[in-house]
Amino acid sequence: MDIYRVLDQARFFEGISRTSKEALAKFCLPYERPKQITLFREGESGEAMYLLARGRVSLYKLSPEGQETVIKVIKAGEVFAEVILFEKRFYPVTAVTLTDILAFRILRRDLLHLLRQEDFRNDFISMLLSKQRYLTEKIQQLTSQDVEQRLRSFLREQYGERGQISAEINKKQLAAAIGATPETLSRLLQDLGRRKCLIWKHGIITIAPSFWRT
Amino acid sequence: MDIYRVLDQARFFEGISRTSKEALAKFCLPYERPKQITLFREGESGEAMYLLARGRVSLYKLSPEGQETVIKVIKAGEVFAEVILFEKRFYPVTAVTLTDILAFRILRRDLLHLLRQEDFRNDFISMLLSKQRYLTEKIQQLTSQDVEQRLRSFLREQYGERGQISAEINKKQLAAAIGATPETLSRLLQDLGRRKCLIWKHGIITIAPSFWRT
DNA sequence: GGATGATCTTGATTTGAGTCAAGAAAACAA
DNA sequence: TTGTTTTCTTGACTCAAATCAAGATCATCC
Repeated sequence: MDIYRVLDQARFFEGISRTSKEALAKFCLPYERPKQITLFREGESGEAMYLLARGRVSLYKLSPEGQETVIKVIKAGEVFAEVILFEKRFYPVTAVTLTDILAFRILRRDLLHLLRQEDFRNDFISMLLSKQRYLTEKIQQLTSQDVEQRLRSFLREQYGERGQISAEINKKQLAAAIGATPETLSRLLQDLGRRKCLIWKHGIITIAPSFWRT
Repeated sequence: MDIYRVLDQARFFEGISRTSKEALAKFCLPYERPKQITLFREGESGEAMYLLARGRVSLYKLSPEGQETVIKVIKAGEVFAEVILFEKRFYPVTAVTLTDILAFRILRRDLLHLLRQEDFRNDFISMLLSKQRYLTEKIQQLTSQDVEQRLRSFLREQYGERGQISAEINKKQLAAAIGATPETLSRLLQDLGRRKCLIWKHGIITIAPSFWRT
């Protein structure tokens, strides 16, 4: 896959200048992995930031009791693990591939070098700010929305308001992603099926327009 | 109050160079407000970032149903509302003073100017990264800790593991800050009192060392 | 002071989602 | 194909915290 095409579609680098993009491309190290692979673990120290070109990656934290809390599911075009850039060089989350992925790794020293370019830097900061907004919203969602609404938010965020989605992840993973147990998701799906809002069959999710309302 | 002293103690600007600090000080507009005042509302567009010098400010989001979710309680030395820096110029949260405050406002155009200085810029990015870590942890706390643990985390974060704290905020506000209802907090405090862990009387919170363990 | 309104407490009840346990279905391997 | 393992479903039960409803306490202001 062509790095430039990826960079062109990457929402992170949308407004970036041609020159910056070319500079960035030079430092991108292709990184392909199958699904269900741990890229890094919480607490490990790291050297690289990732730009995801294809597939999905789940970022989660593990509580002392072993409960996992998904922080964000990364989709193509998004960046992750940028927090290791400065002093705190250990990852605050664990990253696991949900699907086969293609990513680009950018090493810290290269990134620091890139940040000297003004337009790149502005895009980088603005990516950080939008992540902050995302996490802020996520906090609200977790405390004030029930499981059905969280499912809706998740699907909208990941796929948009589509009528048909091919589920690349399994139900256990989806349950974790919306902060629920598999049992709860199973019951919810059964209920949505009865209400003819959403049907999940053979890895295809079919959604009635009514589901997106409310 | 002297701006330099504030900047010296501000954890945000810890490693910052003398020259950067002086440059920053030039742009700081003193801003004093009594308690229970709304500084800005979610959705409003804004021009300024804030550096809090004294007091506490609660940042929260309001759900469509009117439920408020506290995202973070800002304490002296911290920065907030920096998200309005680039494209998205509207505040994603509402900010209300919990106590009388002294803050400094830094206008966007001045901040953009300051970001041209390398050491300032690095401190700024590193502040954003640590906020991301904070929010990430907060998400985990909300989903995997019960109310008692969240109270403990909150008090530790805001005051450190002290034996005596003078509560500057009321119980309703504290309840909101830990994502619980006033009723639940009231019952928890009663229980902690019975267990001789924590007593809240006349605005003074007395805490036994045993409370901090576990 | 007394009146008013907010904050706080207490009790009774509800509820959304988790837990536990046992099967069913699907995926995978030999 | 059969056996094995994992995922998924279903039912019964539990539980932490929310909600609802009174009171109680405290603060404020004529």
